[in-house]
Amino acid sequence: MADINISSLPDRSAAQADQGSHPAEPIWDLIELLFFAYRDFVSDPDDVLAKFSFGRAHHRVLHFVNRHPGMKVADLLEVLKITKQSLGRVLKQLVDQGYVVQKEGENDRRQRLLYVTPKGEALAMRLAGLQTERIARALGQLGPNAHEAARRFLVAMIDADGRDGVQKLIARADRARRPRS
Amino acid sequence: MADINISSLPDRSAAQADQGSHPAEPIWDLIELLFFAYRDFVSDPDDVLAKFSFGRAHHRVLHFVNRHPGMKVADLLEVLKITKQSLGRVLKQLVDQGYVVQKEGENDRRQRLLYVTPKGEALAMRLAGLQTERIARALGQLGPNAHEAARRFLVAMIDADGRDGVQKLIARADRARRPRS
DNA sequence: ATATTTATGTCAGCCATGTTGACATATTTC
DNA sequence: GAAATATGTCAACATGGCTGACATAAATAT
Repeated sequence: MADINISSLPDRSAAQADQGSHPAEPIWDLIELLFFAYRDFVSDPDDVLAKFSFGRAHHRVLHFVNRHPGMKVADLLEVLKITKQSLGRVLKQLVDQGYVVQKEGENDRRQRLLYVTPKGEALAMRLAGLQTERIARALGQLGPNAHEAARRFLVAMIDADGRDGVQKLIARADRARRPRS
Repeated sequence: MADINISSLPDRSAAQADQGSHPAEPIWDLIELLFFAYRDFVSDPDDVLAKFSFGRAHHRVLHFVNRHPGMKVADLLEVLKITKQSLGRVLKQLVDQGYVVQKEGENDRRQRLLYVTPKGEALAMRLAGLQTERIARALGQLGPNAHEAARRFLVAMIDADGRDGVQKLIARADRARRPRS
């Protein structure tokens, strides 16, 4: 209930074709909805993290290390788009407190490959569980192809040059988790 | 091109029905895509804002004041979910530099209703334009009902108790902008 | 009419997390 | 052996959250 308010408005999205003339009307609804949805999306983990004296920065690191084990530090910097000094601060805490370990690369011994400990995995999965609940609840209210539609939309929103990298990242991690499906 | 990688995976989203037994597999793809999409979504405005020595906080304030003129300070606090001290800092700068003005409420003279100046509107619209370009580009790559699908998904992702408020906010602003359509 | 509540502003200080710049160390590659 | 690479670290700074305390004006309640 209550989602008739907005969804019944005509689509004047300017997506199809704004053939040159005057500046298109901003797509207000999606701009604002992205803000609100993301705000709430990150809020569930925040509460749990606070109990561990961790913040969002720790969450992001823990998430990607858990999801993509063996990541190089450089990969993580690339993904998060932050500086190594910023990463260093939170990564050090995660390592010191036993959530993440670093192993020397086998081929290249300069590399410090990142892995979660069981303790790190437990926390990462707990946080992912919260976000999954929210997403599942949302998808449950929509049609059967809502997952697919959301995925396509979000992929298309990513910078064109990063898009392939992101999709490969996800696909690779997906394969790794379920080796032969 | 390139969006076949992911979209061909089966949907094991756990949305439909996880009847109790064991913990559902996290919905990794949407969790990560939300991160990447939002990261890029806010990055375009950031570059412009930097030229004005403004940050994301200024953007959020300017956006909501532009989009919902006459907002009370209390409304803005509610929407942004930050403290009045945090808001005060950036709002003061926006007022001092002539992007936002505050008018005494007519009924309640304690209120300081917020409005953008022409200068403020120009900046707000420029930033909204950047985000609209990205969204329009994304929607353009998808089917004709992608806008609707994205809207539904994002609405469903919002906290249940805030959902109605958000939708009313958007609908109201929408009506105000195009008085009789 | 006075007391209380409400809307807003402000000061001071703290914390998390981003930044730049410089430099150190180990290892690989040329 | 020299140069490039992967990583770590120190110092300093900026932004934008936070709490707590307190101030003012206007509305509302007793």
